[in-house]
Amino acid sequence: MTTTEQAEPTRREQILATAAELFAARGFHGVSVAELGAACGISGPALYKHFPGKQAMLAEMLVSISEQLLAVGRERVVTADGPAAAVRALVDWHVEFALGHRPLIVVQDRDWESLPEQAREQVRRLQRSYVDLLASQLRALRPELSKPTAHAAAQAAFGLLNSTPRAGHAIDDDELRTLLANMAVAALGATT
Amino acid sequence: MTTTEQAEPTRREQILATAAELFAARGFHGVSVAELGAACGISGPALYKHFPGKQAMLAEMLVSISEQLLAVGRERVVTADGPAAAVRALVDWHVEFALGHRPLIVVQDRDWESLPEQAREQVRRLQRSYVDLLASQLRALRPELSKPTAHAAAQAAFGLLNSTPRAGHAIDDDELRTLLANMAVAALGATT
DNA sequence: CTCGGTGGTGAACGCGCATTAACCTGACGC
DNA sequence: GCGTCAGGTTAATGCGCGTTCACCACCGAG
Repeated sequence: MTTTEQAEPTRREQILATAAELFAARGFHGVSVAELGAACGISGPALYKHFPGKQAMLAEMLVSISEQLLAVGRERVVTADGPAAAVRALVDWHVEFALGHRPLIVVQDRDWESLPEQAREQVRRLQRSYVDLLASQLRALRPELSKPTAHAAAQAAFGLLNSTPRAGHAIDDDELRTLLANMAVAALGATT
Repeated sequence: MTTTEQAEPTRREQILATAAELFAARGFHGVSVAELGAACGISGPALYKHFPGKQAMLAEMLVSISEQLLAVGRERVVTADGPAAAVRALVDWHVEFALGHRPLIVVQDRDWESLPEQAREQVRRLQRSYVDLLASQLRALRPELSKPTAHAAAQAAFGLLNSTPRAGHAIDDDELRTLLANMAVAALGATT
């Protein structure tokens, strides 16, 4: 909440967006700096005027989405009316985000190992907190669950939610959205 | 079913096993041929006495597990007593395999894009058939489901099942097995 | 004993690619 | 009009890595 800049997509953002799509399609190592530049209308080393390096782009996009996921997730939890509603809200938020940012989702769980050490740790922490957010609501709902079990269940639910951006979509987005959300909450309900 | 060789792990297999673990840990591009050799006790180019190249190793392991997954899956379906039992059997089989071969699972859905074109197609076909296996049983169970919907649901279920090999296991394997299986069938049951 | 093949070795090669260097251009404050 | 600075360009650099080469040692068959 510092300067609150408005929605003219700056050059950096445009680069990050096309990078996300390329990385999602062919993998971080599968796309060269030259290709990425070309896809942005400029070519090759010009990217270094905007980013210190290729890894830095990956880092910036992954850190930022992890932060966003966690921040909004937290907000939805405090806004929610009880643990059951919170679980539902988290699932809805995640599926909304995942369908709206498919490339980022696939990059996030395919290429996070290509991050520079420092950023990798940061993303790991954020992701872990995010999963714990769901796990703790789950445990509030079913106190008999052990912490590791709840964590595993939450992780599995996100696995379900994240699986679909990868697929070619022969199915309507709205239908897919509700399908995934329903499946996820049902799965979470089956954690006896 | 030709010569039916017995269980002395041949050198090729040992290499493939350690390769699977390394690939799973650091990604296909993240492990060099030299490292892989070193991990096998031999070093570097010696691998070329067993495989025509690095990609060939990946290809061999991915094709073989895809085939195994599909073959056993088919068998379990025909053996099963009705669609509901078939769904359950498929889920059980997959979770059993996934927990028994975690590295292969993570490699399979992280690194399949690094396959040589031909093998990539083959794996894609096998995987698609495998998903369709579950999808069709699901449709037999709930005829109101459209084909794309059933397919998406099946894929989501596998996403759930495949998500956990990635996790550090602070939870017992048996408990995890039943947890995942229950979550998966519950999710598949929520496909209204 | 010798000979061929299997599985190993370390050195060399070549390429792709991220990164850097050197240089250019146009917009703008002064 | 003129430095300067942001944003490009192409050419060079250097390195990591997959792959190939030339050579070696053991070993079982003849």
